[in-house]
Amino acid sequence: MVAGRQRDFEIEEALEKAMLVFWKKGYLGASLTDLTTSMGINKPSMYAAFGNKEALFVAAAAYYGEKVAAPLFALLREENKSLQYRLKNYLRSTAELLCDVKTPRGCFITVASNELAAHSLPDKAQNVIVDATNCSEEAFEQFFAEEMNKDYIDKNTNLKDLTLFMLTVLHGQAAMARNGKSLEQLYQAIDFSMLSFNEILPIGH
Amino acid sequence: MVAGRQRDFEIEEALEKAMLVFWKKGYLGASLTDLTTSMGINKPSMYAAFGNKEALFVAAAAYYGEKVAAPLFALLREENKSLQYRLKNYLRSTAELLCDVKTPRGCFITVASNELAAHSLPDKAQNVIVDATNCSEEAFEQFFAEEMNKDYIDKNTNLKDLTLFMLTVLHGQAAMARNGKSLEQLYQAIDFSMLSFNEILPIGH
DNA sequence: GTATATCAGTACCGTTCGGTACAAATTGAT
DNA sequence: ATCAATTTGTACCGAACGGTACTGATATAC
Repeated sequence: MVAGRQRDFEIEEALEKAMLVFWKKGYLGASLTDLTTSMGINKPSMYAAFGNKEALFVAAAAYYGEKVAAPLFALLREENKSLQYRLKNYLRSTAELLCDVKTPRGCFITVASNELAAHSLPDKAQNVIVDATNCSEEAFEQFFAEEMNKDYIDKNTNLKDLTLFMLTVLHGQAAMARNGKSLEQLYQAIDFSMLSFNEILPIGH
Repeated sequence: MVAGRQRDFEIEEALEKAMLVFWKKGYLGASLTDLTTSMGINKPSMYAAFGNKEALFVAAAAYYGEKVAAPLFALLREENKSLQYRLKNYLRSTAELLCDVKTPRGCFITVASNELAAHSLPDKAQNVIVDATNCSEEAFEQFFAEEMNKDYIDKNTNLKDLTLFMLTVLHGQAAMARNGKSLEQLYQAIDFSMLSFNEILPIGH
């Protein structure tokens, strides 16, 4: 082990706290004071551990993707469940996250995307959000393609359009949650959305 | 006429420019330098005409509601058109605005709502966004109630849920537009959404 | 025990933020 | 022509921003 005083905080714990601050306040709205206070460390410690605000944001976005978004997406590939069930289950679980009292309302990526379009993000922060957005879109397209190959989706369905609708519903849910709508209200909107999804399932789903 | 030097800019023109800046950058992201540069005036002129940044934002939000949102909403009450036509026409016209090259991508209110949830807005700015959100929700509910009374909506439909779905689609569209999706892509997502709306129309629409 | 490497905390840097004091310029009223 | 009222542009204010130099504390290596 290398000499020197030991770090007296956990990198991952600090990163999670930072993620929560960015999630709630966005990049611009999260000041270094907000961040380091939540992380329970001082500014020089943050700079030593993560580099700067931008690098901290990049790490927080990656952490969000890995620990929050990916586990949800995995629900779509649950085995021995109908596509209809999986879609609804995924949407409802996502809604539960968006309304979870343990995390900020809404979606980290959606909040950042609004700042992205405003050109309020520095280069690398911009890239990580663009990548995450493209990546999730491709993942949905890939997923729907697989389902169509398994004959769980009507062959006449345009998969890109289906993906766009899915993204629209997800972003819409995120906005509704951010606006303070209850989980029950999000559930109701999901039930309505399922009427559209049901139309692309083969007859007798 | 009262004595004194005349103002050499138009209040409404300056307000429109300010609205566009807030629309693109949000409240936090729009600095006084951004605003006054776009408005073509100096800071003291802005303060004399509008009060301060917060009051300018409030005026800009009201201007957006009056000049942008309200005319779109009026499409829902176009006469001698089926509800299905009006819904689709409203959604498509909204999409056209969200993607219009003459204005920033997305929706002024949606951008501000993200900052609202982050507690990044001062009191009066917060109020105007909350009011606009509540107001539009009530307007949709009122509209759907009227349509149901005219037997254009199935009596079994829960109007609050229908409103929530409409808001979800609208916010979703705003997010997609903000993320750079093309108008054609938004149209496709609207077509998918219409599958849900069609289910609440009486048989034979 | 001493030297060395790393971390924590304070105190500061230059810049930008929202906001304003003040003087010059421009107008209408008398 | 003079005064009073209003706007404009410059130059500035205190506060907060992201970021860092530096001192002191704490650990390992020898």
